[in-house]
Amino acid sequence: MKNVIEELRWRGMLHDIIPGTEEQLTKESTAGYVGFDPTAESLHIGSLVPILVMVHLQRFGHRPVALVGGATGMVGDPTGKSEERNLLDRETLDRNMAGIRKQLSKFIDFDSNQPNSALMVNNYDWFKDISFLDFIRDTGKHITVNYMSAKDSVKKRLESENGMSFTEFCYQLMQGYDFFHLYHTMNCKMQFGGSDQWGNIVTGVELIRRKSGKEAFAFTCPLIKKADGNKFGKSEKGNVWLDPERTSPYSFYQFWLNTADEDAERFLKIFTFLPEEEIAALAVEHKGNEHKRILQNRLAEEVTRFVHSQEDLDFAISASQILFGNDTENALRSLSEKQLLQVMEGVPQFSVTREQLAAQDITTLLVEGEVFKSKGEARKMIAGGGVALNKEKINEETFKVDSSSLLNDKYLLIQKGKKNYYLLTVRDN
RNA sequence: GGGCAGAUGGCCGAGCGGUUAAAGGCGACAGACUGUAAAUCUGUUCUCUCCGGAGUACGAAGGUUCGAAUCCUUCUCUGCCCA
Repeated sequence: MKNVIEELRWRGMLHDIIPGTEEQLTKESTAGYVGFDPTAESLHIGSLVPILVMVHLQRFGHRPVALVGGATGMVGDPTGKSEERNLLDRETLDRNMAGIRKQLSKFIDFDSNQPNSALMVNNYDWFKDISFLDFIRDTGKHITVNYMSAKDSVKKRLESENGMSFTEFCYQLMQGYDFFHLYHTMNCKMQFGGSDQWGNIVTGVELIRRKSGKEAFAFTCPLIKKADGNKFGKSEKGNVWLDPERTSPYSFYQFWLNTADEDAERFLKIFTFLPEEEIAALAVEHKGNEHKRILQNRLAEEVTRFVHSQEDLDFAISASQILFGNDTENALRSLSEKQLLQVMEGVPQFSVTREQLAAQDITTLLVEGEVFKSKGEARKMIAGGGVALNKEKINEETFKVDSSSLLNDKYLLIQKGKKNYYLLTVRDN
């Protein structure tokens, strides 16, 4: 079989690997699973890596299995957490799991007739029937507390002030049991995940070895970091979600477009399916022409198309051109009402009557539209040159909008800073 | 249980009776430059304001004083040391 590990390796998606895994994956079609935490109703771009790995696996003839952690979610993974986690209630978990399921099925085919069609499982299904007594006798017996305590995630917490509850301590054993269960019920011989999951994954491999003498395989992917050291996956507005309701395709596209030069090539390898030679060629083209942002454009295109759709991408591109292009005052005026509203989709909007528009100065208007939370703040921003109407900067705080400057006789594009847009609609009544 | 040190604006950190809405730094926001970048430079950064001011603030509660972040008392919390 073609070597999927080789593929992941050149893409920079391989961090750690258990010896023998590469051989296994070139020998036969293998099922491999990855866990998703139901901590929110939508996945964010941090989950994109495991999703992409699943796609790669499937393309190379293996069977990807997505495990949604209905049971482990009730306990909470202590990995990387300095404090005890709050438990989510059943209802929230159910809602989150349903959301995640829906999203995953958009990226990976769970219904094909292929022998390596992807599967989705929920560990609550098997944990709900296991009694405490069964678990500590059949599973707990095989792993020593010493072994579990040696894990970084546990060690750190044992040394800390806050300590660690027994509940969270058990987490890695639960995850280990998941692997054991999948190994024996669906011949799933492999697990993968982010590099922070290494400890939990190895516990599972160890459990399988000790309990049934079988060999299990695993690898981890590096956690994505930005070159400037900041956490990947956050924009000014917070998490970047895969759900178009939470992060509009336009914002999503913008997020990728704003990738730093130093990160662009690496991200292109990780987050797109472009072949090695093509990425290398783009990188060569990019060098010396950084201002053209060849890599960023391609990255934003590919990822937006993959996560959303071609239509969403086309829209995001045209919206970006209108909002950031050079000739925008005119471009703005040339738009039809329909086009304008389309571009403004996802932009905060508010409306005022014609009388208000005529009567109130811009400062008052902006506060009423919640562009600013106080007049003082609005004034400061205007004085600092941070406010533009229809792409034209204003500098008097008492400025009144003339109705002839409205777009299509009823819209006003308000810009706070460079990237924050608001749309004001004028009502007739 | 005993001793010591400390608690200041989103964070770090000066101030140690009036001129202190509180130095400086970081972060954040905005402007210039640019590539919707980085670096750099500039401005803003407690809240409201009719831009004249007004109101809240230095762990909490009391007290001394014309006046307290600054002095006193009690309490709460944190760090270090001794048992």
